[in-house]
Amino acid sequence: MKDVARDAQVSLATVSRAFSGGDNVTESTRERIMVVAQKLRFVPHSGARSLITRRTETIGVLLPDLFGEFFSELIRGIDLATRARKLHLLVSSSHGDSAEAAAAIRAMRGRVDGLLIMSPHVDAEFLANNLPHDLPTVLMNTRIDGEAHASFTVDNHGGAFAMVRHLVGRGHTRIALIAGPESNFEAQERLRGYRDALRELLPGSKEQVLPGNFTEESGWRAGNQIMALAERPTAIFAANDMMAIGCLFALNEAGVKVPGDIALAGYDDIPIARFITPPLTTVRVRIAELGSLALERLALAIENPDRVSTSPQTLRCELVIRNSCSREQASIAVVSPSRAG
Amino acid sequence: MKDVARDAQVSLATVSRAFSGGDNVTESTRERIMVVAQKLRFVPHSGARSLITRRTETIGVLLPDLFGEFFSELIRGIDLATRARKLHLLVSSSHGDSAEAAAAIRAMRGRVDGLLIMSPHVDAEFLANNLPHDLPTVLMNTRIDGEAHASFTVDNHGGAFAMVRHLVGRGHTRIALIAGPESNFEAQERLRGYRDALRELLPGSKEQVLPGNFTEESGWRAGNQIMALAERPTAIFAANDMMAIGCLFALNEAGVKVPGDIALAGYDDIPIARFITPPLTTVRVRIAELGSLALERLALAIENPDRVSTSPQTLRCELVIRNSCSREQASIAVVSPSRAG
DNA sequence: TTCCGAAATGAAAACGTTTACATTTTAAGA
DNA sequence: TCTTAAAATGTAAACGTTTTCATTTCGGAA
Repeated sequence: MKDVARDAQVSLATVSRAFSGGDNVTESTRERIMVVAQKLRFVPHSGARSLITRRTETIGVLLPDLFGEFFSELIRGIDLATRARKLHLLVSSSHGDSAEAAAAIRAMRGRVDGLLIMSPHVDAEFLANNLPHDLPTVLMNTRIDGEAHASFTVDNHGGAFAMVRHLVGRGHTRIALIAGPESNFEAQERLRGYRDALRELLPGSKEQVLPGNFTEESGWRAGNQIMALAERPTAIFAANDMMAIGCLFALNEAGVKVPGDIALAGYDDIPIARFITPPLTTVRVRIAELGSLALERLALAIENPDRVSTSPQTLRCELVIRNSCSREQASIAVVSPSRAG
Repeated sequence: MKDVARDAQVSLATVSRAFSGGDNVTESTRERIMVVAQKLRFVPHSGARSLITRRTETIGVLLPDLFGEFFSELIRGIDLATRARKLHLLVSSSHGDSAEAAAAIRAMRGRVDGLLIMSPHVDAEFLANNLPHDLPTVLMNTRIDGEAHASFTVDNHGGAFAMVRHLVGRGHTRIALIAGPESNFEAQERLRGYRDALRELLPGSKEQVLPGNFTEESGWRAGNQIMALAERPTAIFAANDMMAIGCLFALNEAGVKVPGDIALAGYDDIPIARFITPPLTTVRVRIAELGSLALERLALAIENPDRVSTSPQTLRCELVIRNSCSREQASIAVVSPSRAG
């Protein structure tokens, strides 16, 4: 920068002004400075800048994993909002491990202006102990610890409730659930939605919950368990699409037809859901939108840290009706939000 | 940091040493410092650090997009290698737009130690003009401009060649190709592999190339075009899996059976490929591995900038035989690398 | 021409680390 | 106990910006 200033016959301050804000620099001098800077290949040192401005223009994103369509969509939504605000994105994954999550958070402190965290598998206590209090933070689909931090949540309870209502409307009375990991917040909410719906819409009916862990293989195992049952359900609701697909394999192997012999539904509406046979009835989550909204909120919190709301916000889900539950025409119906909290 | 030093009764230098390298600090003092730091919630300022060390410990990743399994896998591979080296990841997407790519590169300069770029759609000239010469850079699946930069490429030519060889081995003599975007480097290579294989293995046979742009819809259109043909091919090779799926839809609509009436193959082996009916024969690209290897190479280049090799490296593909081409058992065969350059 | 306020520019003090060099402490050998 | 090399610690000078405050330049009114 010194060199640029010398070559352009101005002071350091003027070069700085030409580069950062447009504060009071004559157009002619700015142009002269830019020409010299180009020639000298000058590029401002972001470290020095953030040293004095106390801003990095970067936000940190911590996800449990980077595998699969779900996180890809989420990052896409975040990136979209990020570039609109001319911020940068520092990503990291915790591989489902609390210790790694803590390490990642520590590593990001000091190099980001705010944190965007999705960690459905950690408990509230862990978060309370490891989240920096001095850094604006927005939580996504994460167990809420009071209202210490802003949070965005997908209405998993409402979506699961709506799916069960749909199945009941189709005349099903024995509906089994393939659950997700017990420690996973989203899985818990979907389970709760299933239970509440059953209690409300089919009073006296029996719950049938099979264990699963969101993987295709666990869905396959659950499918086999169901086939071994004395009294089979007439409909299976898998807590995510991958398990539904695994279950479908098991049913196919057992010679059971979907939807003829048994109805099958999933959750997430991942792209594969459209392409399997039969196309999967599922609950759509607007993942990219979740990312964008969360980032937008974080950016706001960074801009004025005083006036920051921490009230949790919820994102609705949509039912996506395809052929795995009935032979009707495919359609999408918006679900009204439930009081998920 | 000053406060920490005062409270722990040591100098700034000692605190610095306790935090950065383990250079000569007694275990007892280090411990004392850490306790105080914890109490005071001290976190080192990365900007100040990078100001003097001239290192950001961050590498920048520029991708054409963040949508879909492909990029998700790539980022996962990169992230894996990154965390192993305790580096950070700054991601950005260029949305297929050269101008945006240039802007993203500019924005990253000064805040990263190296650049990892995938830009199959830009030309060599653009890259030459916009890549910083002072920053270690590794190109992935990007048109190579001489050997100015290190590069990793998937052996698209070899994979396409092998797929055609497989089809010819199955007795097919009329093989059509649904091509990718003309300006896309990977699409060009796959097309070249198809042509070379046809020329070598089926001399005198006629090429049949249909336009496509890697989307499902363009595959569907190509499928319809094929159905309208007077002389239909016996096998269709789509330049990526999404187009193969679109094409499959078109064939289903026309009442043409796969693989009974016509064989179908794709490229990439995205997860959906296993789940469609029939499961898709395709060419597997080890995407995550590509990301890891590229990052590893970049890290090496950053560590010793003098001894940096820029020779392009190629990653082999594997044939994945499923049922969309024949009724045989599914299997995987490793393809020997072709001289793809 | 002179004067005045506004706009443009300059000087210099931060910002929070690392590190070369100097100094002190430590531990081991005589 | 004394000596000495090695290990630990301290001092102070960078690193490259931004920003406050002071100064200069500019354009127009008197």
